Amino acid sequence: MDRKPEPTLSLFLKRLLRRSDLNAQEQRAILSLTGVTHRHRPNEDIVSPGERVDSACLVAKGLVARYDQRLDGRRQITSFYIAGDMCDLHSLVAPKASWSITSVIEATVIRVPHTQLGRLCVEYPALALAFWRDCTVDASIFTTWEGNLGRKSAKERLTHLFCEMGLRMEAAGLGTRQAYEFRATQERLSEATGLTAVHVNRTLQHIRAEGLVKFDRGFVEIPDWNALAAIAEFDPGFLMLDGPQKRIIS
Amino acid sequence: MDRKPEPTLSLFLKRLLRRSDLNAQEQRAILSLTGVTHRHRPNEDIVSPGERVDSACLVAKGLVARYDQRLDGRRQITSFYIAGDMCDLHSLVAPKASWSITSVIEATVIRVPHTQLGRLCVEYPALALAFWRDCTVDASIFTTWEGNLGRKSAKERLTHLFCEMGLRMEAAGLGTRQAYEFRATQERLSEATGLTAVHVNRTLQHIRAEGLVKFDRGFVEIPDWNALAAIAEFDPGFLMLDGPQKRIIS
DNA sequence: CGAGGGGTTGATCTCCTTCAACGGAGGTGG
DNA sequence: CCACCTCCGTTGAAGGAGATCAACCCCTCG
Repeated sequence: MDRKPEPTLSLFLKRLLRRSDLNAQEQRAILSLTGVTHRHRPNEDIVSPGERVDSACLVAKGLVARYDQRLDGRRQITSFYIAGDMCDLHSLVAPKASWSITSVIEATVIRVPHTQLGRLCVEYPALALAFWRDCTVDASIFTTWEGNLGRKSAKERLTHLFCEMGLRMEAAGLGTRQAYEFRATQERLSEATGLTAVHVNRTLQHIRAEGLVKFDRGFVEIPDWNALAAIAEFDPGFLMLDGPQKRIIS
Repeated sequence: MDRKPEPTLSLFLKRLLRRSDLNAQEQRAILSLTGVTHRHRPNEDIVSPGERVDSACLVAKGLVARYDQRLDGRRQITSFYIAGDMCDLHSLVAPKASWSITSVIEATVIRVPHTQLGRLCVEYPALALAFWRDCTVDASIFTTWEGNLGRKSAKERLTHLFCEMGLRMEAAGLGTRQAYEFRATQERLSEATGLTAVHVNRTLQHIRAEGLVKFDRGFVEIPDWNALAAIAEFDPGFLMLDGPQKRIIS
């Protein structure tokens, strides 16, 4: 239990400020949020389909994923979430889960009550818009992944993922685009890219052999990021990282 | 130019009311929206990446798609939109497009200015939440498609699409789940399912031969919808069609 | 020291792609 | 009213990216 999880809220606020212009009062409101802190071992389900949730999951530490599962157990990870990400902020407006949230590695998650988030939306319309905008970034990642899954090769999908996570880690202050921690197993990578673990393994070897990406023990190194982005056909626009939008409202 | 596009706004309102509880005043506010009406031939780009839009596209008639395109021209349709759908409502909070919107067949689109939508969000916080919730439904469709693209066979992807469009048509009052108009070419179907047009053709023949779906001249008929849903592993939860959520706010 | 999880490898299979051609329906113009 | 064109659906043959199945290795941890 952590009543004032300041450092993580700062990360979350930083994430919001990257896309939304918030005044001092609104920023204080974000920092005043509270929630219950939970620690999770790797591969623990945090939210499951059918569940009706009354709080949103703010990632404080570790790596978290949203996924869909088939009846035979095969999974599709639909997005990864890192520290400072509110991985199911959308549950505020859609509390009945049709998705799953899981810890990829040991993770600390702060459950922020919907009541608090809802109150902020009413009191500060700019925050409602900021939250909505944050969810729009997620949606943008989803459509980009649709493109990857539907129209790209194994090599392109993996390199695209390494580019995306690099930029997001850098934006969150958790590394640089060319060197960051990403402790996903090849199994998880396969679930994110729609491949099998075996084929991820072979493709990673291929990518490594070309010197494009070092991926070892959960650390990613990218000697030439721009070259990798070219191979992945990576266009960073979908991450909406180029500064906050002007305020729609007074 | 159509200053009071009533019938389409009613459809849009109906769509919102299916997920959000809105009072009389809020409903009137929606119906009072105005916009410029545009007619599009098939396969016309309505919004292109890089563009900064200042209005959202409300589909009045026809079939519209959002898609991403690779450098070589290959496309991935990320979602379809039918009459009553505001296909880029999210552009209100993210006006710089990283996506494309195109007409699949002849389509009529009403461009509703962001200024009007933004004003409604501030004046009626419940509408801001309703808009956000509407976008969340879209996002939910995106993640479901990620699952389809990453983990399902050609047959499953196509049958899933027919199930989804059936339910959406029915919800919009544009047909029934087992008989509706869907004038997409096999080429468009292939762009939506991440396949080639040739393989869509063969798979459709297979599905037709089994009597699962009749798809001819843009009309879909599904003799046994539940059987089809079982094959597609279709779970309707992601469409959030089971009634409006309780008001978060007064 | 044994168990288990994750990474690696090889052989084989198959679903889907690719390329190329043809047919039919509808629209248009001479 | 027919000739032509174009778009869309269809078919065949061949090839390839990735799946599948089954080992085996290594490291970590209890």
